[in-house]
Amino acid sequence: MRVTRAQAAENRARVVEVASRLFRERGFDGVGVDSLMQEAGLTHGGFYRAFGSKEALAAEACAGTLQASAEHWSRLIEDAGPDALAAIAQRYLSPRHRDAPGEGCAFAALAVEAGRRDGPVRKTFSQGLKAAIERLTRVVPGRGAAARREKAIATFAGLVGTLVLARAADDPAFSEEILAAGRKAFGGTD
Amino acid sequence: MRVTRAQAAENRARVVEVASRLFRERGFDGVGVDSLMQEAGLTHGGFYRAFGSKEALAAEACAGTLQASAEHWSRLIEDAGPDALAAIAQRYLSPRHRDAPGEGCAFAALAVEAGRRDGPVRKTFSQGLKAAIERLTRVVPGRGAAARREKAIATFAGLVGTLVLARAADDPAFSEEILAAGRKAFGGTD
DNA sequence: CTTATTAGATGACGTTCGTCATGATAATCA
DNA sequence: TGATTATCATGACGAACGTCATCTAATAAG
Repeated sequence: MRVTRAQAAENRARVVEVASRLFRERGFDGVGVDSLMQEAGLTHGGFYRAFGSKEALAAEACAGTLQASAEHWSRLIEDAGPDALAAIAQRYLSPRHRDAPGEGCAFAALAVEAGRRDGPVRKTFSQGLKAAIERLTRVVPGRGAAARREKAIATFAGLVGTLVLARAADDPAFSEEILAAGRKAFGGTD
Repeated sequence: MRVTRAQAAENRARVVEVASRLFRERGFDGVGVDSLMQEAGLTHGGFYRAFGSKEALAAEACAGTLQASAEHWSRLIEDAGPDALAAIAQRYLSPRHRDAPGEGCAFAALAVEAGRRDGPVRKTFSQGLKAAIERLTRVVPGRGAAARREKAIATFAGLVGTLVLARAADDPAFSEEILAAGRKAFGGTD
């Protein structure tokens, strides 16, 4: 079967999009090429024409996820004004974000697995992390660029760690308690 | 081949021990039963007599890891005295801990994957998390039990998040910067 | 309109996965 | 000592893994 150039490009983009979601939901090792393509409405056959390998797709999907996330955060920062940090924490540590890892932060979902690798995926995450911290540095309070950057690193680590623990917690009340503590500690309010 | 009762128990314990290390190093999905038993000096055959399933082994290994970690922390807290929090952060956010995930904190290595499951592994992590926070609550400064517990949650999240990000960072200087920022923010010193 | 190109389906490859049935052998116990 | 028991090895199973060769049909190019 063959398809329009536009259709083909759209199909390819959909595969990346589906991969971005499934990887965050199930982890890199939890998603097979077969189920991935099936979820995108295709069969596994055409995969290796479009992407050279699963690793290459993972890198591409992660890069896309991180860029989309960067734009999302930048927009949120612009809209929120001076209380940007509180707004970020409020959204990041919400039950909604906790319960939708497939649409959520790539670091909370995949940074651990990315850290085990060495290759394009690891590099992508490392660069994305640098960018995220620089973005946060402009929002975080404190006197002096160095102090603000330090605080930005700790804040981002706190946000990611809180979300990870809230997702690991089995008891709903306990999970909510974790989120609330994180919002207070890293958002400055709540 | 058959072996002494003592030998058999030792073999079983060694499998759990190896599993505990390998799971933290490679993730649950990154370790097969075959390679696991091989690393323990056995073949895969006897696995299902000793453990009913890979999931059961994972739960047992995680429980052991978390308990060992709990004892380790308790000892460290007793020895450190009033500066326990600083001592914890100093050790937890050291390059040594970052570079040895197989012997390190189970939460930093496996909490994300545990959060994706539902079953004994998830429950084990959730209980271990509760215990870890209660332990930290006794160490963290602040007036009032509720405030201290809140701070303990945020501190633990900060420690875990910092370690995760430091492991994800590709650039060594960047990774060291992350660790240092975490030590300062969550240990109160450095 | 004809031809060449190519997206994607079909199907298969060698591995590895988790799981289990069976067999050999040595420790245990009568 | 002899019978029993239980541990681990051997080997195999179906399924899923990542990867690739091949085939098709319809689009893009002439």
